[in-house]
Amino acid sequence: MKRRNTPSKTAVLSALEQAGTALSHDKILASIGDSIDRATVYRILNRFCDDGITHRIVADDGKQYFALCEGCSHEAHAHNHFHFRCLGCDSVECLSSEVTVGLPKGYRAENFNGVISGFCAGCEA
Amino acid sequence: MKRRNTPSKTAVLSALEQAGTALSHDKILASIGDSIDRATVYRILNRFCDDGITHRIVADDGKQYFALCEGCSHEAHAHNHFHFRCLGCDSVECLSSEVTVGLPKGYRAENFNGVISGFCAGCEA
DNA sequence: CTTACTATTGCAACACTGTCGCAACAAAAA
DNA sequence: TTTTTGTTGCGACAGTGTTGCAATAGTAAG
Ligand SMILES: [Mn+2]
Ligand SMILES: [Mn+2]
Ligand SMILES: [Zn+2]
Ligand SMILES: [Zn+2]
Repeated sequence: MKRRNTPSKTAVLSALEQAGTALSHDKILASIGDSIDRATVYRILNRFCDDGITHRIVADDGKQYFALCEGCSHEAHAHNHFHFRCLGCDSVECLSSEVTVGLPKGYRAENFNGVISGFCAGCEA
Repeated sequence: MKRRNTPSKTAVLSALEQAGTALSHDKILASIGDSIDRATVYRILNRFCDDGITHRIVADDGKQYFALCEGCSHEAHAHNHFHFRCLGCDSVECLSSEVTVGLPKGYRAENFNGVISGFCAGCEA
């Protein structure tokens, strides 16, 4: 399935690059300006995840957030890091340190999803 | 706000005790048998969380799971542990080891939510 | 440039999860 | 038993994410 370049795809990618942090669907949609259909944004982001361009975070608000992959080789992705969701400014950012978790014998991990919510330095004041 | 004992409350609690693992709303509802209204189960579980009887896990399927608190004093709860969600048998269990995550300076954590999904020993075969 | 192929889009409809208001009900205390 | 008020059932609702389908528009071949 060969990918095509479209204005929608470019717009979503730009929004993510410009933000620098993880974004939810609605934030992306707001950033773009409603010129693109909701379902299209969902599909673009799912495609990005399939292609290893972004990784998906399911936060403790039940919503999905998307962050550009950085420092991931195309073959070996490492996403065993936590994310911080600020309850004040509603931002989600990747925390740098990678984590390893011991699993019971015979268990195989497929996906890591770590989110800590609280207040960032700016909102703590 | 004083709590009352009702058949519904008892039924939900029994379901959790009997399961031994974390349960989602629909699993609880199925376990009870649809005699109780959906909204009631939601409210009972929210009450349990408020009262420190259960803790809430938001898994990477976007759904909420509830597990009885064990080894938590009523004042000091420690829920900095991961949970494992099996993609095969759709069970969610608490992993024993508690985790500490370093946050950037000035950040304050309010909630920890760690989920690893994959395949448990039984479903790995 | 033109054509053919098909990935992508927009729209509507849908499934699902979780919440809330309100009147009726029932647990607990008086 | 009566009173109080926490709890329930029902319906409606908001939000998130997915999917089917016809129309559109990248892309590469001719
Ligand atoms: Mn990556
Ligand atoms: Mn606890
Ligand atoms: Zn903040
Ligand atoms: Zn399993």
